[in-house]
Amino acid sequence: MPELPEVETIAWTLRRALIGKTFLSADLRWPRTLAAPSPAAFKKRLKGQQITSVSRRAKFLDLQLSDAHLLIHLRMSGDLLVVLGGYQPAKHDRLIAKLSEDTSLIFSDPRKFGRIWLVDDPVEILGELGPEPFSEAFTPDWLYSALHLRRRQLKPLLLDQTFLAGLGNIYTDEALHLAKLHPLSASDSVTKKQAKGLWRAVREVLEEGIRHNGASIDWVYRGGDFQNHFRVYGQTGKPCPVCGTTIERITVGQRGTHYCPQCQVRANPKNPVQ
DNA sequence: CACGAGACCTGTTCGC
DNA sequence: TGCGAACAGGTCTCGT
Repeated sequence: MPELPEVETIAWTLRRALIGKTFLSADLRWPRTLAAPSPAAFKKRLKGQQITSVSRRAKFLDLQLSDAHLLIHLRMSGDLLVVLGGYQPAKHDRLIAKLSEDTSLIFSDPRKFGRIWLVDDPVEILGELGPEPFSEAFTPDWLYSALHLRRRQLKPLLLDQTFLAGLGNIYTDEALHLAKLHPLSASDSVTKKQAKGLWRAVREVLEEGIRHNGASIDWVYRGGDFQNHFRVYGQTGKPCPVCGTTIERITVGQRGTHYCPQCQVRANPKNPVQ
């Protein structure tokens, strides 16, 4: 479910609900959810730790504890909820943690792709990530250079978290459309002007997503309404909001990819046409 | 290095 | 109605 705006929204919610609370116990109902350490070590170490801050890096949630970091990646279908008072476990609950003040933190994840780590130093897990789109490190010049350091299709490159942190399938399609760039264009074919446009588009679609509290699709994530503002994602067969041309869907890197064949013209020195 | 395919999983929707 | 195929917001690993 979650890309940067959704995780940011969840971090905001957790921050208000969890800071200051202390872990009392943990019920791990699908052991593979825990990436590290072992379940026994996890339960032992978590107990008694107080949550001091909640932040987001890429699509990871980082709960800083008294003496460790609890990192959570929701992957495709994970969700976190905070419940007050008694709680009856539900079908897709993978971890139920009891906290002080009669609070429970529940990690629910139908597809079981989500992962949780309890580590000393977040860098162990987050070390290889690319820059945050809202950081000062992410500039038009950096993007232009980075695009030209490789020769890859734009969409898979933007999805690569070691290149740039936080974009997923929705926001990548939206950003490429806003920047009028074709998902299959070679990264090193992008001009300085186009790189600046892409830089702006990435920030714009992410800001828009955050402003709408993320996108809610299907049964998984609720709360946001950015799904009502998609320009191309999931809009196959509908008119492009810019030019009216029918939005098409292709597969790129095994991901459904939505774009406007009129606005987003492919630029690739090897195959200049189309 | 870049890319495609397969894995990991369950649930929903599509197409015949 | 039924039933298999296709698809889903992510990432990892392996083979070419």
